Amino acid sequence: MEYKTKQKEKILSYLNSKKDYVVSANDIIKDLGKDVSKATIYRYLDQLEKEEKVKKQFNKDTSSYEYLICTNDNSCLKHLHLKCIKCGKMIHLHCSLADSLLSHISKEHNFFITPNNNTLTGLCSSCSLIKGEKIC
Amino acid sequence: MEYKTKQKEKILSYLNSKKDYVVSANDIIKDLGKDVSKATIYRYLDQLEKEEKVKKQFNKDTSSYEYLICTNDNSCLKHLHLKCIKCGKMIHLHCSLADSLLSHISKEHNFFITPNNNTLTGLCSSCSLIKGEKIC
DNA sequence: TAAAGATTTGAGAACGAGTCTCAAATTTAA
DNA sequence: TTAAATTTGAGACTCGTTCTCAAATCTTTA
Repeated sequence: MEYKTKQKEKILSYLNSKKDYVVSANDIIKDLGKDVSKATIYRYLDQLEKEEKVKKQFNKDTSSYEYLICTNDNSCLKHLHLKCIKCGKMIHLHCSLADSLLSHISKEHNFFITPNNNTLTGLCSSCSLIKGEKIC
Repeated sequence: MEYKTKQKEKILSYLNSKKDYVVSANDIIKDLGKDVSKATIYRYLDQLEKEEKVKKQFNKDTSSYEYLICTNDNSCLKHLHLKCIKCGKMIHLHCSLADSLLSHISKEHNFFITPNNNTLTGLCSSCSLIKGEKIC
């Protein structure tokens, strides 16, 4: 049976306050470290990931994991994501063309993508602008 | 100016002998460690990645990076990849539907995917079979 | 082919994200 | 309120990767 604690609540509401943006364990430690220990933060993040309440992915630039609170409907496990390498924004790719690519790949390429954990990276619309002009 | 050395040649030919399969730094250390130091292996792998001769990606299961020698034409920078989480095989996704998804995402979703570094993971055709039956 | 300058190598120390340990603290049910 | 169950935190620890710098190797020049 799971017990409620102040620490877990703080971590969860922190994640909720950053909805749509990835955060690292260090971000959380930096902001909650006075109240919650490192061990608890890592422990609870792992638990949330197992419960599929949080998406965990590795960021090459920082060489560490980053976390995103999932939408309530759990559909995060079924669609692809786009992550902006500049601002960290995560976009849930609700897109029929993407969905049909997934089924095409399994049917025609005989490869079975597990959508969970699959995130494509690039630049979001705001970050692809430099002084008002597209760089892409 | 870059100097040729025995160590670099050994690392390169090792990578070439594993074409189509990802290898970790530890794989290389295990097999070449008698002849080439850890420092040189990591150093040269990073250099190869910068020169875009090698693709470097993080493997969550082993918590370490893995490397794949790129095809000569450098088209690895332009297409997506599929990686089997079971056998490590990498597949270059030459697929017009995938290409059109990339352009669709940039045009309709205003998101600019950088194909390099973007690998979707799942099970390849052989690994999705258990005793002759598909598990997907 | 020798000498000088440029680059690379290797041993091992150092780094840092993440994990582990276990006694103390907190939560819950009775 | 008590006892059992669970969670927490300080700090030691792990291990992949990076760093350091003197010694070794490579390349060019004479």
